[in-house]
This record gives sequence, structure tokens and C-alpha cells, in this order.
Amino acid sequence: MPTIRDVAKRARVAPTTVSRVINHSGYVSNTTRARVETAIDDLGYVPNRLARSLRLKRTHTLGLVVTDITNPFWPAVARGVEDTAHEAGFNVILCNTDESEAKQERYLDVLLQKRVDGILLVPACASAALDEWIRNQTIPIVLLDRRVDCAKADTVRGDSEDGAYQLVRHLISLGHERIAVLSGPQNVSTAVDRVAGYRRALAEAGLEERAEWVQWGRFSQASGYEATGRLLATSPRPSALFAVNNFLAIGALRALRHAGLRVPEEMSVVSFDDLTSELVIEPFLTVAHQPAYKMGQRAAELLLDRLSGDGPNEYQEIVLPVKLTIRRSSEQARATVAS
Amino acid sequence: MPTIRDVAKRARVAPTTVSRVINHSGYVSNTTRARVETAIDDLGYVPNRLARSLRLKRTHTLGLVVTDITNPFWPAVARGVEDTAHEAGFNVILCNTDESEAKQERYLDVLLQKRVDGILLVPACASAALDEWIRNQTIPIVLLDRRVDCAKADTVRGDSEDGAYQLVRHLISLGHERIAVLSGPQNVSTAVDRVAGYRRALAEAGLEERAEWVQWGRFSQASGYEATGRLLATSPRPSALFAVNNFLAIGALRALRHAGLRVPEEMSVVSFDDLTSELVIEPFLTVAHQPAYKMGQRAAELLLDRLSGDGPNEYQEIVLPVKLTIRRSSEQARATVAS
DNA sequence: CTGTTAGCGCGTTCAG
DNA sequence: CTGAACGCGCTAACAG
Repeated sequence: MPTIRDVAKRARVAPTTVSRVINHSGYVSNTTRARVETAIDDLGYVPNRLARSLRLKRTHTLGLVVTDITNPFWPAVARGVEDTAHEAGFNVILCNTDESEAKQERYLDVLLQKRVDGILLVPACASAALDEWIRNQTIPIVLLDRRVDCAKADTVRGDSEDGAYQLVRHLISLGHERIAVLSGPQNVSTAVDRVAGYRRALAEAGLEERAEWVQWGRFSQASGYEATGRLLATSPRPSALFAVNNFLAIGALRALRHAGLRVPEEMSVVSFDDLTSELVIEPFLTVAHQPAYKMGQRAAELLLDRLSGDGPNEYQEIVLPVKLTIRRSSEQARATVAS
Repeated sequence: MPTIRDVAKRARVAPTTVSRVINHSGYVSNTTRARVETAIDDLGYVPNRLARSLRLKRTHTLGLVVTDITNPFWPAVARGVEDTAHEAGFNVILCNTDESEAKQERYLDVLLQKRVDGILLVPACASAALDEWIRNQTIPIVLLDRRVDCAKADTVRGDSEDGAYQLVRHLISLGHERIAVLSGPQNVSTAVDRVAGYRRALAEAGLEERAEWVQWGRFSQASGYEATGRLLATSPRPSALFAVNNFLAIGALRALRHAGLRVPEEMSVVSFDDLTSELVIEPFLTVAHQPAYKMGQRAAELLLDRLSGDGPNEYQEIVLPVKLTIRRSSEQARATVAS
């Protein structure tokens, strides 16, 4: 693998000159530039970014840490990040934590060792340890999707509380009075905020909250399936389910199917974060839709602004609006509830 | 950001010693090791992998280049790669080409510049340029999913020809005689091989192939939608559709829905590569199922074997079997076809 | 417009 | 068991 010196020798110039040609920096006469360029081609020279980054103390690389690459929401976010990073000449290293704090810790460490210029992080959960870790970093961190209280970082997220509120209000407006919620872990802000929105809508309508109708769990299909089973065993049984994310919704729908309950005739279901409509043949679920791509985009922009130094000084929290999309899974409720 | 020297100074040892502690190499007395370790903690020292890799000429990093991260098939493959790479102490950089040769070229170049130890590549298409590029590389390349003829690389892929053959035989056994195929680009081996399997099944059954029933396109929903429109305009019209990948199938189902045709009553549909069943509430499509995770796993293993030098010398082509899963989308064909 | 010098942070000789 | 010296490949300063 040839080095910059090999190229220099072949072109009969100094390594510096080759460097100038590669990086379009400084003055190089056209004739020597041509000589250098042919030398590069002849040798098949590929600049070594490790050396370059070591020297410059900048890698032009961002780390993106997501919690579940198999959930189509995150690839959509990742594309938003990628596209904007790329336009600015940055590369992105994508890491998947599987919602595991241990994996998250490992990946963050690797990213630091690789000296990425900044990190976009979807925190597996909010913990004091993470908060302290963020505090100790010198490179900018942008939190994605989930709050971590008083962290020294910008945050870009959807309006979970409002989205949940809208969904539950929608159910209430259809006549539902027995609404249950399938949520995620209690130490994840999106799960908490969505339950908060749920509660606000209930309270506003003067509906009483029943503890057994608030199911905390994980953001997985299995968790949604199990929780739905528990909900069906309560009496009275809820007439509508609010799943706090798409995987929970899929699990719930499976469980309902398994129990022989029709949706929406016998149970209405609403959810956060559709499976991107591209993946669904016949859109069915009523959802609060978050702008995944845009979330990635804004987060990357924020990070790049910090890196170029022309970002604001205080840390920002950007809350993106969430859009309600009403579909069949919540239809016909009035009739059902009346029965 | 402290360096190995800062740690050394604080622990009153030489940088060499710190290095030995970090890498568990060579002998270090327990007392000095302890001193070094506390120094590391105190300073929050994070080893610089750029420098390390520059020195070692090894990055312990693999590049994984896929064609479409929004297709759930690839995240599944990626996890297979990640998991096995990680177990061997390797990191993975994930890149997304969007089926674009230009993007692919850029990413491959970046990976080389970052001096990854090996590359797993899903080639956007088979071209002489790519073949030559692979030939010129000194690091091992493993081709994933798609053949690139006579390339100097191992290949791990599913048995496209056989899967297609099985699917079409299945349709024929149900009584279908007018079967169309929605395929991808003509310069992508999976598209070609699946059409070949389709042809073999037709020929074996003595069915004539009609050119207008072989639709080449892209691996996208839009392409599936358009091609289905064209197929519905032929006369006679096909009674069954074979979509060569999942996105094409989704596009086809949408188009059929739009045209008011019921599946399977009025049109049977079969496809390659399900949306991973986790994403589907009610599995519906008859599919040839490829072991995505295992594909990633085997490919990573092969690459790691090459890197550790104990792989075989000749380049291998590993062809994973494909499993037929029959579901509702191809039911009741006999009745329909008879009409 | 071009070349010389020096050092980014680390690991590996080779001496003690 | 520990340390000193060297160089991985590159670029920024400073000459000329």
C-alpha cells in the first residue's frame, strides 16, 4: 500500500506537494499537479485517513448510536443523519445498542477511541451514569428521541406528550371510556411522556385512571403481546388500547388476533410511530406520526453547527411536532362501546 | 484529551509501560500496574485508536456496504455481521448505497481510506469496473447476496434460482398457467437468477414464456407498482405474480388493491424475502425465505477467517438454502384459474 | 510556487 | 520487569 512519499518520489516532488494536490490546499502549478496526479493513478494511491486524522485531530466522522436497528423507525432516522452529514463531508458510524446499557457503554467507548468529532445518541435509558458521562465529554453530543434530564447536550425529539394526548383524546371523542396503555421502560422519557399525555387526556375528560390499565414493559413485540394478555384479563376489560410504539402495537394486534378479538369492532388500537407506510400494504393503524427523517436531519445539523462553532451557546431542545393519522384501527368505536 | 504520556508521567513510568498495561502485553508488576490504572482513571484517559491503528497497520474494523437500509432484510443481515464481528473483537462500519453505483464508489473509497481490515459488500450491480476494483484490492472482500462473476472474492448468498423455481412450481401446482414475474435490474444477479428459476419452472411444465410477462425494473415499491400496472394491461392477463423481492411485492399488492383486484381470489402473489415476520401482524404472503441473519453471520465468519489467515486459499461461494413458506396470498388458485 | 523540518499518539524493537 | 529510541503516514509551519 503506497504512501504519500512513494507518490512524491515518483512525481519527483516533496510529500508536501502531494498533500497539497490531494487536499486542494495551497498553490501548485498545473504541470506539477498533473505529474502528481498521474503518479497517484499509477500507484493506486489511497490516502491514509488514520494518519491524516491523527495529525489534524479531526476525523470528519460522526457516531450515531440507535437502540434498535430492526425497528424501521431508526433506519429512517439514520438516513436523515447520513444525508446531512454527507453533504457536509462527514461520515457516519452507525451503532446498535439493542436497548442495552452495556452495549451502549461499549459503543460509546469505541467511538471515543476512534475519535469521532461528535455523537448522536439515542440513550438506552436515562441514568445518572449517562448524565455524568455526557458531562465529561469534550466533543459535542446530541441526544435523539429521548430526554436525559439536565444533560450537557442538545436534544432533538418528537413531542411525545402531545402525540399521546392527541391519540387518547381521539379515542375519547369516539366514546371510549376504558382506555389502556402499553408502555415501555419507566426510565425512558418517551415511555414516560406518552403515559403523561395519556393521563392528561383522561384527566381532562374526567375519566378515572386505573393502575392495571397502565402496563410498563419493553419496546418490543413480545412485551406488547404479554401486556395485552394481562389487559384482557382485567374486568372490566378496556375497549381501546394505546400502544406507545409500533412494536408494542404489533404485539398487541397479534395478541388480540390470538384471543379472537376483532379490531376495531371489539377493540380499538392506536399507536405511536407507524411502520413507515412504505412497509405496509394496507395502512390500518391510527398513529401519531413522528417525522423520523427530519429528526435525523435536524439532529445532524445541530451537531454540525456545534462543530463548526457557529451554533448557539446554550444547549437546545428541539421538539418536533407529531401528526395524528386516523385510520381504520380506531373506527366504529361508538357502536362497540355502547354495546 | 490526555495521551499515553500524560498517563505515564502521572504514574511515574514510561509510556511503554502504560501501553503494556492497556494491551495486557508483556510483563508488568502488580504494583506499577495498579499505579498506571489509577492514573488512567484519574485522567479519564481514552486510548487513541487512530494512532494505534496507524502503528499496527490494523484497524480491527470491517466495512459493511448494503444497498438499502430501509429494507428490513438488510438490518437483519447487518445484525448477523455485527454479532459475529463483535465477538471477534471487530467493529463494523455500516454504509448504505441506495443501489447507486456512485455512492458505492464513494463509500468503498472511504472505507479504504479508513483502512478497514476487510469489506462485506452487497454490490449495487455487477460491472466490469467493480470486478477490476475487487481484483486490485489487497484486503479481503466478501460479496453478499449478489454474484459478481469471476471476482476475486468469497461470496455468500441465498439460492435465488432454486427459491424462484420453488415459488413458481408452487403456483403451477395450484393450476396457474399465466404467471408473470416482477424483477429487478438486469445487471443484478439476484434478479437474473430468480428470473432463471422462473423460466426453468415454466419450461419444465411446458408453459410458454411471454416476454411481456417478464418485467425488469428496480427493487422498489414504486417499480413494483408500475410494473404491475403494465402487467394488468396485457391480454390475456396473468393469473399469478411472482415478485422477486419484498418491496416489489408490496408495490404489486398496492397496485392490485388500487385496481380493485382481490388477492388471492383474483390474482395470486408470491415473493422473495418476506418482510421479517416480526413486522407483519398477519403473515399473508407466500414467500421464499432467505436466512438473513445467517447470511450476515457466515459472511462475517468467512471474512474473519481470511483475516486470521486460516481460511481456505481458493475463493468460496457459499449458497444458503431458501425455504418456501406457503400462505394465503397464493391460496384458492385453482378455482380462480378455472374461471 | 515548492521543499525541509517537526510532531500528532502509539507500539515495538532492543537494552538494561 | 522497565525504559529510550524510532517510525507508522500525514500536514502545518517556515523557509526559500
